[in-house]
Amino acid sequence: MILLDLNSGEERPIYARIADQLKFAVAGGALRPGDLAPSVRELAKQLLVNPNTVARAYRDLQSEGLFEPVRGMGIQVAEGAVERCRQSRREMIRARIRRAIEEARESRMEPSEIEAILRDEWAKANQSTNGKA
Amino acid sequence: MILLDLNSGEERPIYARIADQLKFAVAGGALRPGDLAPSVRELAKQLLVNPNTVARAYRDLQSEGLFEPVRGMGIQVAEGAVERCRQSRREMIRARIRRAIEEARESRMEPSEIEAILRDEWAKANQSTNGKA
Amino acid sequence: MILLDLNSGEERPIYARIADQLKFAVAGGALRPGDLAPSVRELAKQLLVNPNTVARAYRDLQSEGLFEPVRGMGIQVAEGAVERCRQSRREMIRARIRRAIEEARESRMEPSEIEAILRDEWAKANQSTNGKA
Amino acid sequence: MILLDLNSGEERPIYARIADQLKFAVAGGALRPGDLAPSVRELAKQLLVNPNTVARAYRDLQSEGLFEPVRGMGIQVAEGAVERCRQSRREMIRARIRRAIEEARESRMEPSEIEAILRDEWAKANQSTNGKA
DNA sequence: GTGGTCTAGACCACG
DNA sequence: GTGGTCTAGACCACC
Repeated sequence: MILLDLNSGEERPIYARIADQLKFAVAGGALRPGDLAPSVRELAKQLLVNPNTVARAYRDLQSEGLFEPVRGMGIQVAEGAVERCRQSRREMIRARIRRAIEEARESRMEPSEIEAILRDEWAKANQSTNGKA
Repeated sequence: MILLDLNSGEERPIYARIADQLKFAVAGGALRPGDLAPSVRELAKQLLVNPNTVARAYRDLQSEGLFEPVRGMGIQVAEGAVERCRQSRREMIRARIRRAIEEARESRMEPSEIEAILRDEWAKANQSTNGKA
Repeated sequence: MILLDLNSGEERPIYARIADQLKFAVAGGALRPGDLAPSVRELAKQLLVNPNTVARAYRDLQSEGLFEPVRGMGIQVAEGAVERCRQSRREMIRARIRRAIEEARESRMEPSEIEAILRDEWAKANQSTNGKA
Repeated sequence: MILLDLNSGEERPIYARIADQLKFAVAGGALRPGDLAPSVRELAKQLLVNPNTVARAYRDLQSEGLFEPVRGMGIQVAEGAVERCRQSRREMIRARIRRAIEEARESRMEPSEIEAILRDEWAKANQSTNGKA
């Protein structure tokens, strides 16, 4: 598994970032329905994190129905997980962008300036990704 | 006063959102340098929030040098505050949009889909505002 | 822990004095980068002060970048804190002495008398410390 | 009267600084026992300050016995005021310097560094004053 | 256990 | 009236 990028610098809770990484793995096809996810202990050791924290991530994912425990085996990616991961992601992204634009307008930022930021960030994101690819 | 939209839906602490709103008010020209900002007690009553929470917002703004207390009189918008508030607002909006795009890419959302969301939300925001105007 | 001398006699707010003492502890080597500082609740109990007051001190120190919270663990001395605390201590002491001398001169106290006080107090301080050692 | 240097930049209450200026005027001989001090209204107008604030200063000075009201005339410098102003000043200065040195030692600042600050500030104070004279 | 947020209410200094 | 400090105690998220 290529789960990484944790450590520090962000402000979101560790367990939430772990859960996100696992969702990404599902949405991107690295983990497929029926696959066994890495065990709590193994993942905790790999990420240098308290096992409780990893357990919390899996607990949340299970309560969302994206993963399910298999007796004696571990934790499995659930059946309909792929599409649901993508769907929930899409909505989250859309909501954030809408909210950012709303606040910009409410605070009377110049429309041209808002649009410039949108174009600029979109361009930057493509540049850096193309660079990697 | 134009301060509102608090209450629910967000996850940031109340005092931080109040501070943001005050920054926006300065950036947008609703509060100008030398003006007295709404008093702690008044704003607390208006927002249905504890005065300490409002005081905390003002305290943070003071430590950034954007507002300054005037003994016995109230809290004043500082001299160079306008440009700094605009700068801060710009960075805040930009950071949010960047983060949203980053996460979209990390979860391997299709670039075309991300771009569609950006265009779509920007168009919607302009429609609704034009509708009002 | 070496934190004490609070209680009475001074006029600065309690939280500011606590913050100063913590800076001094770092400057003097009693707390080193990476160390966990005493917990809010523990320090509050020890100083017979409300936990909120201690928390405020730590909050201010964090906004200066001298301490940083570690999720679920406590509050840590930041990396570059030692030199910055020494710097801050130096300026604090220097400012106080400068202010005392300024006021003495403004009130037209005889220069020879001011100088006598400075020498006298410095001598006394050394005597009492040597006596202890 | 040459009372000035108020305005802003300091943190002590305005009324206390006014009271200090008046004490300095007495200690330095500008106001002598039996002289009438400037009236509350006149001084308030001159300093662009609320009359209540000036009144508070005089009230404090009266409760220290340094000034005394004269029916129908105004406020007078009291008899023994000169020596008492000098005396109280001397003690205040001495106490501040002692406290500054104490704290420096308690925080394990190098004695040589403390001494350097004392010499340095004393030298600076003399330079700037000689420059004026 | 840890820190962080929020509420409620008291008291003080200042103008 | 204003802001600032402090206390008391509740609740939350995180490890």
